[in-house]
Amino acid sequence: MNKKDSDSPRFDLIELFFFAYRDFTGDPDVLLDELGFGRAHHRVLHFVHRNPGIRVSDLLDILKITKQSLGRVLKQLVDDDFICQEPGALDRRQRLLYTTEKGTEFCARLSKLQSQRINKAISMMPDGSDEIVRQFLYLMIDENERSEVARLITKQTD
Amino acid sequence: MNKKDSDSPRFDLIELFFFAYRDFTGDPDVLLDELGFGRAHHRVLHFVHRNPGIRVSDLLDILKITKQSLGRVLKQLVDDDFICQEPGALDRRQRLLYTTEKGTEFCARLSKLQSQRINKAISMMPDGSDEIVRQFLYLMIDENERSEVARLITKQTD
DNA sequence: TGAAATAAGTCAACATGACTGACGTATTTT
DNA sequence: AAAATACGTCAGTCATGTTGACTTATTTCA
Repeated sequence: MNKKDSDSPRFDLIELFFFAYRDFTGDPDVLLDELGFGRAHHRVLHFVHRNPGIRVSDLLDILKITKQSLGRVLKQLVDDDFICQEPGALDRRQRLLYTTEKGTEFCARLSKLQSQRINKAISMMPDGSDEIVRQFLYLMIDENERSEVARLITKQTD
Repeated sequence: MNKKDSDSPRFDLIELFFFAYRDFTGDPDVLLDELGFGRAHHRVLHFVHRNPGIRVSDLLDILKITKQSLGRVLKQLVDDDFICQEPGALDRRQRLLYTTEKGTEFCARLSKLQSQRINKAISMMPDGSDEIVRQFLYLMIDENERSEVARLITKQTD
């Protein structure tokens, strides 16, 4: 009965989300550029780092891109020694992916930048804000993918 | 002195931000696709709609793209009658941009989708959450751009 | 065991949306 | 009258995504 609650335009949040995400991804861009990498490389590196030994097909599921698309950036990351591949112990068709020491280190530099931005923002906000923010971002995800994402983000943080 | 506060990795928020933004932009993509438009068209249409009579150069400042890049999508939007251009009354070199009725209507459909996702999320959260979320997103923006963004988002919502 | 399915890689062609650099035209400013 | 400005456009490049077809190695299954 109340149209306003579910339909009222939220231009403020729509635009804030746009600008916030742009600057959030802008930090790593600078470092990536120096190595001739782009955001695609960042995403691959990140999720391999966070899921050591991940299978190629599972990585494709997370990134929702085609294997041809992944192939290009993955090849560069392997050639440049940021990621290494190992045949699966149980199923030797698989090429399990790991970050190399170089890859792990670079990955840490990238996520440090992003974490700094996040922590800086949170530190300026009332106590408990990070939980609210986490909840909001979680609820912005498609309902049918939430559990999968929840599973993904619940990992050791090294 | 406390390294943890400012540097500790926030993989959870980094990943939640990534997935949330993807699904947030995914809603409009479906509608845009039907018209042969992409996200670039969406951004142009959105900011023209929100800033009627905006100059081309100001739009470039907001989007932070080149005029050649804008040129292509803007031409399509004008050709397809979603945006119209009018010479500036004071400075006739300017081509002030406005959404047409068709453009305004389409724009409304797009922002309705995004607003619904936002309002749905907020409605599941404690009172006052939207203010926390707004604050967080605002603080995620580069410090030196915040005032400009603040100016932008403080507009009549029709 | 032999056929089918699976995991991964590769080649080719294409689309979108960014970019740089150069140049043109109308209009305003100095 | 010359310089600066607002905008548009041509041409070429790059990054990252897409389809579709095909290969190779390995595992599964009838």
